[in-house]
Amino acid sequence: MSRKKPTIGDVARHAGVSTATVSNVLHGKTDLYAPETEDRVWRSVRALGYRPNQLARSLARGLTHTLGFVLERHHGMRLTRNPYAATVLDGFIEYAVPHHYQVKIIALTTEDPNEYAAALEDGTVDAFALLAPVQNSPMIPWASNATKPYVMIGSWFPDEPTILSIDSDNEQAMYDLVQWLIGQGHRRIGFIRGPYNHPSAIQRLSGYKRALADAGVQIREEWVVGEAYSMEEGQKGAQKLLALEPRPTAIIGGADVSALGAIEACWMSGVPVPGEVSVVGFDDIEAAPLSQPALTTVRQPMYEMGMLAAQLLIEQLQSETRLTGPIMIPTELIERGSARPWEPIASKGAAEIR
Amino acid sequence: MSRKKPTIGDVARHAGVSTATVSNVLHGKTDLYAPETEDRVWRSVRALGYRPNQLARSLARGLTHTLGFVLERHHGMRLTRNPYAATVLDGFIEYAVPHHYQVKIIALTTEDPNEYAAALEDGTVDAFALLAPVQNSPMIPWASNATKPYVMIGSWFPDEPTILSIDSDNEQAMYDLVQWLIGQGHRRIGFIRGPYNHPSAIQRLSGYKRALADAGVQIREEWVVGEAYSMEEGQKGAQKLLALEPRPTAIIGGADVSALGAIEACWMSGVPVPGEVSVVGFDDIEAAPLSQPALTTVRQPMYEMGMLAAQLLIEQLQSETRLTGPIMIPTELIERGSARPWEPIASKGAAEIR
DNA sequence: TTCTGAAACTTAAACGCTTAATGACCCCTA
DNA sequence: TAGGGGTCATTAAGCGTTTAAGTTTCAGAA
Repeated sequence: MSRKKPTIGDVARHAGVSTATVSNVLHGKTDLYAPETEDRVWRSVRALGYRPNQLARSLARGLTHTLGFVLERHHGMRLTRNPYAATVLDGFIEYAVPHHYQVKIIALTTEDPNEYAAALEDGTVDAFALLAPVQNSPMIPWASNATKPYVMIGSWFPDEPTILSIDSDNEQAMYDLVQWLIGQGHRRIGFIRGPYNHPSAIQRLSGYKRALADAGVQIREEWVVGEAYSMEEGQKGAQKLLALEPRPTAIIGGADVSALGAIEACWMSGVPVPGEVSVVGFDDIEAAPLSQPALTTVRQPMYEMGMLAAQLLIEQLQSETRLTGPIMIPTELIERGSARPWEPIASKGAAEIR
Repeated sequence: MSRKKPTIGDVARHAGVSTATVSNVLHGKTDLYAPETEDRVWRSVRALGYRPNQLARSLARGLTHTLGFVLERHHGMRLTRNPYAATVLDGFIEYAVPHHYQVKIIALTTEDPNEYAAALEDGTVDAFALLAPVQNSPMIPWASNATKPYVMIGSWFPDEPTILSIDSDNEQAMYDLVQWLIGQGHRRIGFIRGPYNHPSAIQRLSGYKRALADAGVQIREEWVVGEAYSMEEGQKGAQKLLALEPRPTAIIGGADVSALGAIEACWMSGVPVPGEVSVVGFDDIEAAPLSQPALTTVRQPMYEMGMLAAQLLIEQLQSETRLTGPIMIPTELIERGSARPWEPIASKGAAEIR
């Protein structure tokens, strides 16, 4: 039943050759053995049901053919609650697997730099994708003097210009979104922000403020609420915004999950979306088109960003080069049903009749 | 920059002891070294920035401290489209990581038994979780004479009674759900089934039929539609059902994703849910309470099932025993807004006034 | 007839760690 | 004074591969 697995040595003995020859046959180095030897070896391999041990291979070669996908504690440890992470991961796997790289998920449970080092430096992966680290993450210094290829996804640090990162231009994208809302007649625009120490949250907030300033809208402090990207924060944030007087005519979710939570809160408060308040998000997750009403949002191609991340890692490994610097991915406004032009009070009745 | 990583030998030299002693200190075998030796070793470890190489450790010990989570091709390779898989995986990771086991996702891209063997027998994991294999999966024979611990989640094969599996009693749960609908006055009940070769789909369909038969309802062939668990199948299936004359008063999604697709289709066809048709699902995924209306469904504790799977694997590894047989997890009907009692035509107007 | 070189293998040293076996030393006891 | 036990270390044989370097054989060229 649980008899030992055959090793390359067993195959060699069975075929009457050396282990080196077996290894060569296994790797198809055709100029190192005679065709009839090859036959014998393959027959022995099949006869014994031999399967190479990846561990031993990796150790001997110093390469594991595995890519690490690193999640930090603040990502919440649940893929089902973090569509951003899940989508990027999907794309990452999509690219890596057909290119013969396996994917190892490294879920860090503490902020302890020691745990980071232990998990990242244990020799089990050839390269890393670092998912959206926060500003003070131990990953930043680690990345700066990493010996293996890595790529950061979804976070971009202007003061760390050498770090290879894939991100969208959060500041500008949010600026454009707000400008679009303003173009639709909105002036009182609430904003459900993300984590205080997350670059994307900071950058999006900054774009929001800049757009309002440029439009000559005096920003009110109470318009900015929330402190995380999540449904719950979206709900809570929207509740606060709906209670304001005068109430914002539009609510921006710093991420789609926040916006979805906001829509939920509007339903619960009996405030029609987009009738009385427009809601927009950022990301375009799978659930975005499925909400009622479907969410208008800024699309980041997360799946493709995941694929690109895997591609860049594999290219770096194969070419033995190192890439640096930020790669900015264009975003796109996706208009669906959750936002509509704001009509001044006077004509509001008319607007509803149409 | 890319200077080589220090090995245990470097530490030994630096501390003036043998590698065996370093290894012993690293593992806290306190009766094998003097306290002051321990100090020296730790100081050297820190001085050199030494990190053990897991590969070498695993090879030497024959244990990797890694659990494999095996997804087959039919799972669709995208976690974001398969909430069932994602939720189970979340639970699996939740249990494994704090218990010092890493999780490796093994995504099989073909049905080729060779790929299976290569991926499963490469020595990189100590045990496996097999996610919901289909009936003719190469995993079944493989599991039967596996040498490592494994557990199957979400599929249960009555004719393979020794396979350790975690599942709910799909047949009975669906029977109960249908009976409940019947108790609510429904008689014409549509069913969006899952894959033809998936045990859960077959079992749920069988429960559906048995309940209708027991209630003396003559089942009509056109009531059973669909051939996969997915939003698209749910939409397409519901469209067919809505076109029937007389139209079903209730639609069962073989899985929540199907039910969600069905609700979507009803919206698109202008058929109010639950006003004119009740829709119910199976699973209780995260999105279930968020749809409009919130989905009434049969809850399977998928997250907990994932945790249990990890737990059973780790227990088997630690006790060096092997568990067998099916473990049935109780289900629970979660009543939300998407289903309501069916009122015969006569009183229908009245029902709508309330 | 000797030399050269290609073809086909084998040898053996890595890769970085674990662990059973062994040994040296010292103290205690009979 | 020999022997027995504890301590605290070291030695060396694995774990299952890869691969550079070396060996043997033989054909063909000089």
